[in-house]
Amino acid sequence: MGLSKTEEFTKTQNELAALAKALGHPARIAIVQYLIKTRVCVCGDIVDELPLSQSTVSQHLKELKKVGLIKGNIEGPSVCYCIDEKVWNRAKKMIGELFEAYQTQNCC
Amino acid sequence: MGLSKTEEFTKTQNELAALAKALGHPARIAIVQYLIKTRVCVCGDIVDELPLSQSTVSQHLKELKKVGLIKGNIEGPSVCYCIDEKVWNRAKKMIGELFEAYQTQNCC
DNA sequence: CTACTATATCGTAAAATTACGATGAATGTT
DNA sequence: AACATTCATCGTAATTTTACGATATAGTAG
Repeated sequence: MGLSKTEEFTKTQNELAALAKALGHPARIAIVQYLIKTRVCVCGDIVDELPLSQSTVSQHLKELKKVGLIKGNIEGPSVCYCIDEKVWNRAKKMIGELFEAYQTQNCC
Repeated sequence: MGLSKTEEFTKTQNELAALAKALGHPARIAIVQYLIKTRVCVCGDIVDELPLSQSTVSQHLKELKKVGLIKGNIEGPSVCYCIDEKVWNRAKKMIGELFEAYQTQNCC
């Protein structure tokens, strides 16, 4: 079916999954790494940096914007993208908590 | 195409993306949360816990096993799943570093 | 050995993802 | 006004994902 039954899971589970999913592609990892590294963040620079076409990069940017991890401000003819601090920190906290929750347990 | 051009990205980018992708579904978040919470970890219990069919749960377990986040040990007729500490900690470190790398920057 | 239980795998269908070129919209330049 | 630049969106194709029922496999019990 290809459709996840999101209604059946908790809000937290869905939010965590959405954030992880947004980062679940090497191009999108590359984009956030690039945005973190460079202070400047014009869309065209990202396109130059990635081995993908302009339209594909635009699509990946849209995915990241959808979950709020990045935001874009129009600056004349171009668009300045950057990490959205609030959402980034929220994701950091949520994902961090998920990983912290695990304590070594000698299971099977 | 639906095929990511993994060859074009760094090993780290691909590994991070694969880990994030594995966690990019609410059912798989629910599975790891459940494995963390309960000391016991029989597959059937996970199926009972989730609003999905046995075969679908098995598929999700396979995805998590593929990236190594969990491992399954055969115990008689059933299978005991649990977090793989090594991979879990590696993922925690890698994802943690990605999030730590960002420092507040007054961009656009 | 037969029957039962637990899990994986197969087959399949619907939907989503990834990717690209082409087109469109908005802004800036000449 | 005409044109170039920047980016988003549309149309489209291949592939992957999600999901389920049915079937296969392996172990346990009787």
